[in-house]
Parts: sequence; C-alpha cells; structure tokens
Amino acid sequence: MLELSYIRENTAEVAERLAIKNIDATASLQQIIDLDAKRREAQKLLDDNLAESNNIAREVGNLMKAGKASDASELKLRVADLKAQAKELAENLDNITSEQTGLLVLLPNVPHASVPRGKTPEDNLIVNSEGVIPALPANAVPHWDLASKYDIIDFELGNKVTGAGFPFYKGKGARLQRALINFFLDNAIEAGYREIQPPLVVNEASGYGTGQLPDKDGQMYFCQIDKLYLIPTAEVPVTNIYRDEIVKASAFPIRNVAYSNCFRREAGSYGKDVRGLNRLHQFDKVEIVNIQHPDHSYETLDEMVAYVSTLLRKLELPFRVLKLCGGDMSFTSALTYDFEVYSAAQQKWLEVSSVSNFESFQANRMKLRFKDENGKTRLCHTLNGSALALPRIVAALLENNQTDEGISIPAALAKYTGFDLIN
RNA sequence: GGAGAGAUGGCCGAGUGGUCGAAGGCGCACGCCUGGAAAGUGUGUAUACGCCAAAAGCGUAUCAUGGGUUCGAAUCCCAUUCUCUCCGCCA
Repeated sequence: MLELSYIRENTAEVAERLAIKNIDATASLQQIIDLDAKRREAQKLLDDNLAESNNIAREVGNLMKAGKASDASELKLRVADLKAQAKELAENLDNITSEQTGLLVLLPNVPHASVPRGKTPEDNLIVNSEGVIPALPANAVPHWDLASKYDIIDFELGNKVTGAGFPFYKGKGARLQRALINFFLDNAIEAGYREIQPPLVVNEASGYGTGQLPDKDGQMYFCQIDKLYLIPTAEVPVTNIYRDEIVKASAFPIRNVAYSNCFRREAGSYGKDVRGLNRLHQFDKVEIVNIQHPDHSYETLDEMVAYVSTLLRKLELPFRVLKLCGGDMSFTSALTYDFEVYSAAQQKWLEVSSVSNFESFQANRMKLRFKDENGKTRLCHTLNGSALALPRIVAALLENNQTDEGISIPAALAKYTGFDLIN
C-alpha cells in the first residue's frame, strides 16, 4: 500500500509512474485525495464531539463528589445528545475511511525511476548474460522424458494420487531435491542469512501484509474451515514475522532465508508452458528476505542479484538477468530482476528467480517500522528473492547435462547429492 | 472434542466504576559517580490519527477484538478470537 502522505504530496508523479505499469490511476488518485479531505473533516467533528463529552463527564464527576448530584441532570441530558451525534459521526468517518482504504489497497506500487516502459515480457531489459549454452547431442530429449527414462520424477503418479502439477520425486530425483535445498540454504547461511523454518499456512492478516490479498485472492489454496491460506512462497510467513513491529535501525539489514513448499493454484494458466516441471501447483523454493533502511535498500537489491548469480555459476547453468518492464512487474514491486536459465532441450529460457525491492509498500501494509537517527518512526523497506526455486533448475540441470552415460551432476552439487551421475 | 482459568505497555506485573495512557519492577537510552567498568544514583522511555507552516503544544482513540450498560469503563454485561491447565484423541 502506498503511503497516503506520499500520494497527497506527489500526486502527479505517482500517476506518471503508475502509467509505466500501464495503469491509469488519475481518477482513483483524485478520489483518494478528495476522500482524505473529507476524512479529516469527519475526524475533527468526531474528536470535538468526544472532547466535549469527556469534559462534561469530568464536571459531573466533580459535582457528584461535591454532593450536588441534582445539578448534574442537565449535563447528563447534554451528553445523551452528544452521544447520539457521535454515533453518526463515527459511522460517517468509518465509511469514508474504509472507502479510502479500499481504493488505496487496489493501487499497485509505483515503479522505480529506472524501470523500462513496456507491456510484455519482450520489453524486459537484459542486463546480464552468463555461461555457455551447451551443444546437445542429436538424440537429446526434454526433461520430462529424462524424468521417466531414469524414473526420478513421476508425473502420472502425481495425477493419480493428487492431480496435475503435483509430481512425485523418486530415488535420485528425490535426493537431488534434498541436495539442492541444502545447497541453497548453506550458501545463504554463508552469505549472512539466518535460517527460518516457517509455517506453510498463514492467516488472512499475513496474506494481506505481503500483498497477496486482496490482489491475488483465488491464486492461493484456502482452507475454508480454519480460514487459512497455503503459502505461495516463504516470503509471506517470513516477512510477516515483522508485521506490527518497530525494529531497531542498528539491526539493518535483517536477513532471513527459508526453505518451504510453495502452493499455487495457477488458475487461468492451463495449457501454456505447463509441461513437466515448468509450472507446478506445489514446488520447493528457498527464499531470501531482507529488511533494510530506506536509504540502502537498492544497494541490498544489487547484493541479492549478485548473490543469486553466484548460485547459478556454481550450478554451471547458463543464465541471464532481466530488469522487468513496467507491464511485467508484480503488483507490489518497485523494481524486479528476473533470473532465467537456459533449458537446452526445450530451447527455452525458464524463470528461476525473481528478486524485488518493495520499498515501503509491504511495510506500510504490515506497519513494519524503525526509529531513524532523529527518533522518528519510519517505514522500512522490504526485499526478497528466490534463491532459488527448484523445479526449473532441475529441468535445466537434467536437459543441459544429459549424456549417453546419464545425467552428470555439477561438482558443487555432487557434494550434496552423494552421486555425480543419474543413470 | 469435553471441563476450567486467563488475555493490561518491549517484558514481568498492580489496578474491580471517576483526575488511569495506566503503580511498581525489569529492560533500554542519556547523565552523574569511576582511572575504566560493575554496583550505585538521577532523568527519560507506547502507537495511530487529527489541529498547527513547523517545533512546542493541544485534541481523539487504543488495557485481545467487536458490541452494550453508564454522565463516566482497563474495571460491569454480551459475543468472538486466542492462550494456558486437566481429560480424551494423536505424529
């Protein structure tokens, strides 16, 4: 959620920047500002009314104490009158506030000044490209064929037991998963992150705090009976640790890393790029989350990008880094870098990480603040990134490393798998 | 799932109708003391919104949440949520 004071003072700029996300918010912004004037007026009226009631109550108390109870009856009538008014005033204020909040909540984050204009993924800016795209043998096959050839990932079994998008990992496939998780976690710990093991379901307030609600309601699995959501990413529970907190500035940057299962309904995405591991309803991901001073959040974003790059280098995967254009950015983000690895048999770039600075957008919703040097309470900046999501990494590893003898495992990972060949 | 107890500031904890945003302690910050530290000692220490150009200041709200009684509620009543204890079930 954008800060009201920021909108009030920079209305034109906010509208301009939202246009980069291809959103015409002019009318909505004007409405929010109009409502703000109304809201303040309504609050003033209510506050004055309540102040008068409080004064009278004090007077009555004094009269009672002085044994002049009879003199109080007129004052009591006055309060009854005020009270009736107060009820209406409070209702009015509530209505205005919730209308305003309703509009604010639907407004996406404003993109950073460096975000390129554009509408589709083709407009994203390639800022880095590394590694060598392997020349595969003529008989190379995509990962779903390799998965069944070596019996390491079983999609049909997933269909039977659960449904599409919930595969079983078997034997060396399962061990590869476990190895990747440990590899990612160990690297993050070495980079200064604290490991967290979060709950996989969260309440409504948490979904709202990180911005999944109300924007992406319907993309999360929901347990109706307990009103709990299955997390689409560890970002949700890990960031919400700090909901309603005032952290110490000396604690910056606050770095947490978490491995979790991620659950996504992916409603509406059927039929496109869903083959094999490309898009699943349940997958594994290691997520890094940073909370930082507003003055340093972009340095931290760069650090995160550099860190994720080291992981892909160690895995010896060809990758590129994209700065997302306005049209391809998420609702909550101010600046996002996507990482894609090249999956050689599919001859496709697959997104494996998304590293974003949310600035104060999430913090405002969550009331995540800190005390600055002058003792003033301000909103923190939050950032997160995948480091990394497993399925597409596995897809690329299988496809790029296929040989006649089997699938070779990169050295850095073989330490974790305990084997260097899947055959 | 059944029975009972409870929810107060960063933490512990007092407060059962009036001047309570809330005693006291701990913690934290700053000062004094000290060669330095500890101990001791003094002062300060919630958040949000509104008024004000701003600071100071003032107003309003907040003692789990929502409603009610009352001139007045942390305190009384109702509902909800959550926590703890015991029993049952169970990895």
